[in-house]
Amino acid sequence: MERVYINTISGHEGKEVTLKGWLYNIRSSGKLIFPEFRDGTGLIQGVVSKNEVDEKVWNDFNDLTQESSVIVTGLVTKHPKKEDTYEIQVKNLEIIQIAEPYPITPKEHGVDFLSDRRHLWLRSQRQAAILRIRNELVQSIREYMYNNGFILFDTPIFTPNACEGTSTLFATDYFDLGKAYLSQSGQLYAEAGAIALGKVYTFGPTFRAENSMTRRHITEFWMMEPEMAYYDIDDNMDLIEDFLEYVIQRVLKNCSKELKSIGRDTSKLENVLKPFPRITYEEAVEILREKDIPLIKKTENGEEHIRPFPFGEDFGAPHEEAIVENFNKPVMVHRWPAEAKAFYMKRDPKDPKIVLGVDVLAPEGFGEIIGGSQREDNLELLKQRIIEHDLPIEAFSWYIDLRRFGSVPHSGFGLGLERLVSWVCNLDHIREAIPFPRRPNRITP
RNA sequence: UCGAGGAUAGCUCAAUGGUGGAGCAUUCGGCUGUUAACCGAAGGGUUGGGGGUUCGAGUCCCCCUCCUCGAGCCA
Repeated sequence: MERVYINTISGHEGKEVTLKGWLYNIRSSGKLIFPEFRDGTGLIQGVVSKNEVDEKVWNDFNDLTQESSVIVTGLVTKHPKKEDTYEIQVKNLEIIQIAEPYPITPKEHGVDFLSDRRHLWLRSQRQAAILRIRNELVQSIREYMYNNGFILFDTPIFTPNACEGTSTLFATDYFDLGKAYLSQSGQLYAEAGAIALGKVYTFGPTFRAENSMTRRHITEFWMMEPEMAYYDIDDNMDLIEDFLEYVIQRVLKNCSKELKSIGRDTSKLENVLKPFPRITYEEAVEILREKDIPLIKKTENGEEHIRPFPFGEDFGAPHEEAIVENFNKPVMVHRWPAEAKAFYMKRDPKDPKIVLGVDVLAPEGFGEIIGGSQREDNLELLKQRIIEHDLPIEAFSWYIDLRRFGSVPHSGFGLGLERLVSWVCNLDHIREAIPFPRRPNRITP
């Protein structure tokens, strides 16, 4: 008997096949049982008729519990009521294991209950669909990079110091060498790679020990960071645009079934085509002033609302939202005030208070999915910035070397994978975008 | 870290300071086209922990623990 997967079942109509999987749900009606099977590729309903199977098979079905592992054999037929749906007329059943009472029922559950059982929650159709979409996104990112001449350049996870110095780092003991920190970005190393290989990208886990308890943050997440020699900020934005269009259009094409099953309105994603709006920070501030969105500052006795929005301040969630709602595509906000950004960003030659950085804000309130910049390539200016930011200059000696030996203009950006997944899937919370999320208050399972 | 809300059956939630309930899940019974199937029955509780007010506390007050949402930080 041929073993088939549920997602290819339509090609086996009228044939007897074997499915290896699990019991997803079961309903019965007197002398008929409707078991629903899953096998990791999809769901299919079985039909068991008491008059047409051995008594043992009938009795075995009555013993089955949710998530019991089973191998079933039967005839593939069209569903009598539903279009494009198939059923299996069960003839035989082999029980691999009777599952203990399964905690996740077809009814509603709270997020904490499900998170405690993440290892089981992953079996639900919605979670499985999200992870298939994640897989497609990762694959398309890698293919875009490969097809466009980027070299995969893996950067270390144990690092001796902070990349930007601002974010909190996870510390570990590293033999006799003192503390090592888990990487919060591969960028500085990728810059060395870009000078060596032209165009590179790093794609790996990153760690931020920030106590951020929002729907957009996890402490361990995957980041893809391309870095390109002889790219200025505008080349960088051209790349971001081309890259995002490719990835989104491809996931729409290859994951239409999964996107539909999680109820994603794909019309908003279909719109993600070049060109994307590019606005300067200054223009973004104009939008905020027109909409009368204030800067909210915390003071000793509550908060202070400052309007009009002052030039030079960084944006918070309400500001990003107000800017994004003017457009129906990702928005690239570029040329930021220097004090709001990292030390390695190159200053705008036209205005030393401005850096050549770019943030990409996703539509529908998903916030910053990409942050990038042209890097400071001048030896003296870079040293000066490191000192200004109060960073230990010895630790950056190898990084500074890149400006001593054949320095060139170069740029890059960082893409947060889980934020991309959240946006594509329209998730309420980033915790569903990764198999086992790590948050400040959760490290299990 | 700050602000707001919450913790009651295995799960999701009700309960005016006065005998703690329902749906689902589980067990048993019924039903030949069910779709979070349906119908009937049964079992299931130290109301997160500690203290206080009261004749009487799931309910009011204080402390603690944990969770959720929002803010900040960022991808």
